[in-house]
Amino acid sequence: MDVKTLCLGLLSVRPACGYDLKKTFGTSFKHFFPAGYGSIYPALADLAAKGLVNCEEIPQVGKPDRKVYSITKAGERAFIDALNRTEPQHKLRSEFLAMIYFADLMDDNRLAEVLDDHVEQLRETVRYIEHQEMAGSKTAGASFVAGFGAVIAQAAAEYIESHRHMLTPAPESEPQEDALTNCKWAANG
Amino acid sequence: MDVKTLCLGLLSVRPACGYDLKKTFGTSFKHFFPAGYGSIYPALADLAAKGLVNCEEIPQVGKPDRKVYSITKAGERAFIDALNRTEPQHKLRSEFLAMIYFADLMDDNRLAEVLDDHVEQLRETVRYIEHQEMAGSKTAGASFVAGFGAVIAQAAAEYIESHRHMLTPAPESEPQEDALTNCKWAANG
DNA sequence: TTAGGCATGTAAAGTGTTACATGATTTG
DNA sequence: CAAATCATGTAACACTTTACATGCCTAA
Repeated sequence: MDVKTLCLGLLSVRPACGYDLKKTFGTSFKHFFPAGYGSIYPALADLAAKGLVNCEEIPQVGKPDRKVYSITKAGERAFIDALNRTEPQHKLRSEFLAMIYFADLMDDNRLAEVLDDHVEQLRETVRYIEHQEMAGSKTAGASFVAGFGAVIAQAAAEYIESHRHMLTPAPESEPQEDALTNCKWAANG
Repeated sequence: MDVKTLCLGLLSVRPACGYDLKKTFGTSFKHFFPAGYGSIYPALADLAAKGLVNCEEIPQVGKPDRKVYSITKAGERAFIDALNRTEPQHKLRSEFLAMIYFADLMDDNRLAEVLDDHVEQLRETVRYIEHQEMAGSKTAGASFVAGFGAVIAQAAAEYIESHRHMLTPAPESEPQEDALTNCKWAANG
């Protein structure tokens, strides 16, 4: 399932222009399937060429015509079809985790910064989803997906905070007395 | 950070051939940075051309020479440098979630199948990490990353199981009596 | 007056995925 | 006897990302 198919899906909910779709990809879809103009506009042109969507150009003053795309019957069929045929992949690509894998080669300050930033980003994601997405979700699917994002981000933030001590050799000030300090899996119930 | 840089990082741990690296990308790195031969072999050739790794060809019978790559001083510097400069992205691309977003357009059986399969896959990931990765992790970073993967997969599986009822209109047999059944965020503490 | 929102798109570069091509040895 | 493992690589294809190109309106 690519950006093109997802555009089709979003247009099955309501008509929209490329700019509108970009907003959706940049907010609701951001945490699991972000996309930019460079993918969206060609996708829309392609869908229109295949007769899966119609395009109505609405003249505007001071900006380009607003091209409002709406799904056709053929488009609806094609989307349902894609939904049933596509196998649901779920791929993470995390330079963050790759970096942490090599934490022992990193400068301590840099490591702390990377960890702090990532946790903050995750917490912001949780806040955003809980305030913006959950409130505004109309379909069950949208709510489920928003909730999923929030729960995962929350779990990730908690894991990082409760396990980051694993990554730093010693708390520098006092020499450790407790053997559990070095235990790899403490707090990993 | 691309596959090339990660190959360099893995070679900073120990010398290896392309085949060995593929195994790492397909096991330890699978849940956050998978890669295939098509990325790895060109990456190694490139690293060698830049003098960041050396290549020793070990003749074998019945199979191609084993090309064992080892990192050079320049390679070590380059990797540390990449570690400090690269900004740690963390991107999910989930056709699974995209699909679920449109759950109301899906056939009930298909939806159940997709959900079941994904949960099973997540549980398998947890099992794998706990049995294979956690036991064999040598560095703190490797352990941390393995634990992260297990915790997230676990949380995802639990979320799906406890919230999938949101996606199906009614439990078919008996008409629902409890108003909470339809509550969007039940069990979302 | 400056930043942000609205609104369209293209083109090149970068990367990864998949399929292809080969072939002996080992394990069940 | 079949399947998996070991071991190399290339080439085409697909797709996304990023930079570029344009320009008015509105709110702070």
